[in-house]
Amino acid sequence: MKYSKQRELILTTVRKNLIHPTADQVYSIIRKTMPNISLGTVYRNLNLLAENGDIIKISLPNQSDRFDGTLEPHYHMICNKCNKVFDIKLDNLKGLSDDIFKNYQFSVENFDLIINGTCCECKQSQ
Amino acid sequence: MKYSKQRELILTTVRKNLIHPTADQVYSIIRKTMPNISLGTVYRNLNLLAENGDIIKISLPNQSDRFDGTLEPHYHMICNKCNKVFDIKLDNLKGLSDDIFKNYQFSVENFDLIINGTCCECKQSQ
DNA sequence: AAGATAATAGTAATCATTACTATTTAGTTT
DNA sequence: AAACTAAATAGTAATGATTACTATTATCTT
Repeated sequence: MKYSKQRELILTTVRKNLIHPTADQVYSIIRKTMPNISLGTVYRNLNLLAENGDIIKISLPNQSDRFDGTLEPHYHMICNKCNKVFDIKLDNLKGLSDDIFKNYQFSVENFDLIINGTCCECKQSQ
Repeated sequence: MKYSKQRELILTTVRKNLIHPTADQVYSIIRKTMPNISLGTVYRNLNLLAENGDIIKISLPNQSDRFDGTLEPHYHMICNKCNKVFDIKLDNLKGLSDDIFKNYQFSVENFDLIINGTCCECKQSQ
C-alpha cells in the first residue's frame, strides 16, 4: 500500500470532523484545500480505511453511509429531525452474541444497532 | 384507499413467502400469475402496506430492502454466506429506550438491530 | 535515473428506488 | 345501468449513491 496525500487528508478529515460525515461531505471539505480530488478517490479510500480499521463505516437505512473516526466500540443514534448522528455507549448488549448462539446456533460476526428518535436539542426547540 | 387486485396479491405474497423477499422477488413471484404487473406498483404497495402496518420493511445496509409478513415484534439476522434473513426473538433489549433517555436525553422512536453472521446450515456445510 | 506498480482524476456505468403521465379501474351518484 | 370522480396502474424516465473503468500521475525500489 503506497502512501498518498489524498488518503492522508481523507483520514485526518474524518478524524477531525466529528459530524460523522458522508463521503460527499468529506469530498466537499477536502476540495477546499485540494480542489481537484476525485469523488471516486474519496469513496475508495474511505472504504479502504474502514477495511483497515482506521475508521468505522456506519450504514444507515435509506441514507448515505457515514464515517466515524472514533474507534472505541459504541453505537449510533440518528435524530429524525436534524439528521445528526450521535455516539452512544451501551452495556445492555453484552452477551447478546452468546445468547443468540445458544438459542439459534447462529454465529454472530457483528451486529449493528441503529437508534432512531429525536435528539435533546431538537426536542427543546419544538 | 381503493381495493386493487395487485395490492391484494402483493400482501398475500409477502405473507405466504417466508423468505423475507425483496421488492424484486415479490415482482418475480407475482409475474407468474399476473404477467404485466409493474415493478413500480410492487414498490408503491409494499411501502403502503408497510406504512399501514400490514407488513414490515427491513432495511439492510448495502442491500435491497426486504419485506416481512410476520407482525409480532422481532429482530433479524442475516447470514453472510447464503444471504438468508432469519427472524429472532430477543429479550435483552427491553428497557433500552429508557436507558438511552436517562443517559442521553434522546427520545427513542424505534431501533433496529441487524445481526450479521453465519447461519447454522452454512456453518455445517463448510 | 529507470522501472514497476499502486493511486489518482475524470468519466461512465450500475442498481435500487422513486417520479411522472396517460390510461384504466373501483367505487359512488344519478 | 350510465356517468362521474378519484385512486391505482403500466410503462417509462429520472434520481442518487456508489462502483467500475482507463489513461495518466505519483510513489517506491533497485
